[in-house]
Amino acid sequence: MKLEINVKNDNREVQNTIISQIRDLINYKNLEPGDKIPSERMLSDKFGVSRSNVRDAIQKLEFYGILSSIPQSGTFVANIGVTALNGMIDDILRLKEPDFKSLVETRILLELKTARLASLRRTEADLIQMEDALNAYREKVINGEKAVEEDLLFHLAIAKASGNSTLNTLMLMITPGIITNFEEYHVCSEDLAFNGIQEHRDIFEAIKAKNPGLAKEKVKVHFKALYQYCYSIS
Amino acid sequence: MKLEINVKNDNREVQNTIISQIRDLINYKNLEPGDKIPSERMLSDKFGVSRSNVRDAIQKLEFYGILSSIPQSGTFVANIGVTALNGMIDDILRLKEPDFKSLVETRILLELKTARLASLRRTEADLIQMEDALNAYREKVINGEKAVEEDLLFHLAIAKASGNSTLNTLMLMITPGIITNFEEYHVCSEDLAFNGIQEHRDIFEAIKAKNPGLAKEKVKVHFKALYQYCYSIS
DNA sequence: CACAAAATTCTGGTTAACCAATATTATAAA
DNA sequence: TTTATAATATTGGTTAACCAGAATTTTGTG
Repeated sequence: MKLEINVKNDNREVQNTIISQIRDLINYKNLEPGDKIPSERMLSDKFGVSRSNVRDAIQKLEFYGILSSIPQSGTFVANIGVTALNGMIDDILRLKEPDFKSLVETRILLELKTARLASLRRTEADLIQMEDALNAYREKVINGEKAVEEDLLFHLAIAKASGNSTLNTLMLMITPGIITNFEEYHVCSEDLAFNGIQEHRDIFEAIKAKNPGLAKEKVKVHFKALYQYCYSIS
Repeated sequence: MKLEINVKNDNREVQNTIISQIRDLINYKNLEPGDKIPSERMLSDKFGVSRSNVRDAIQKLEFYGILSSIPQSGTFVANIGVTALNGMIDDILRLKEPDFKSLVETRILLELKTARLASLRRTEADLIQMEDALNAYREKVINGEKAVEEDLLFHLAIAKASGNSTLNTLMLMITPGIITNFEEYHVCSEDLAFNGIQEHRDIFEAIKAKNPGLAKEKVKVHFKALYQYCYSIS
């Protein structure tokens, strides 16, 4: 297990080295937005790493919109100036693994917004999906089973109902981290789960009634315990 | 250009097909959390696609915490039940490219939070970096040059100062989309840029003074025009 | 010289062979 | 039969050869 982590860190360090080398190269060669960077083969040769390593690094920079690859043509610097480019690459290099506190803090922020938007934009189909998740959650809890998944599905259903594709994506992205940390820190107690049934119902009803203020308020109530726990361990 | 988009869409469709096939396989074989899924070779053979396609699909599911690959051992279903797994995979398959409106909506939400947190947690080093970005922005605007990048760097500096690694990452991820759409919709006018100088300064001073309420308020002012524009084009 | 056409080079993407570590099976000793 | 050991098969990861298409250079033609 330890070994695996080290391996991943090593890979990440290699990738970060390549990324910073690409940045240096762009600066040294005074490449401007739209210019083509050297081919993958040349870079792998120059940096003394495998071509797949270079490809992975480029892919990461593509994800953040720094580079753009066109098949059979080349890889190009995105349409942002060197200032922003350097700043963003530095930020990317310094990105840390998210800590539990920041995850929860962010999740609460996102949930308050998605609930509010969902109460304004939810469709009938959204309501059905939310109620399904809600019922599944209640069943599990009543049977004394763990219901972390059903809990999350309800919240993801809200995110979907928010009609905001960006928020929906962000919620999906932070979800795995939330699950992992929840299990690691044993956040879920049985009492909380039981309270959750009514709290979920309240949120659902507020969204159904198209009452954004109430929805936000009910989400706040739902996350109050989590919020305090999150700050108590920091 | 059109071709490129089609190619990417094709690739995405292939990937989505593979992802849904993996999901079906997990369901059909009743695989539980922690179980091993068939090897990449078997999957590529079974699905009639190349192994690299399978690897890409697995990588995406790893990103969302659905699967977990261990070298020389296998790829395993993450520690979430089939219910959440199916729900999340369906969500992933339905993920849409973010639209401008949802991007701006999300950005404003994130910025209000990062400014608030930054005013509580900023270090002296953060202040220096923010002021650097702020000055660079002013210089450019006064010289009549475009300053979208410097604008963003100021906001990314705030995100960094928020001390919330998740929020910082999310800001970085939505930034490229923001830049692209800004240029596409020609959001930035010269008047707005000039107003921006003072507005940035106001935000900075509020954060420096450790006044979260004021910081939030100043961010609201700063985004007011953008907010209205965003809703006018929808 | 100008310009079109063909040959060549170069590109990112794909495929298949290879690697080291692991998991499994077969074997043998107790 | 049990258990320790060795041989084998399987795994995700890596490398290098290959591909189709784009970019460039060379060639041919007016």
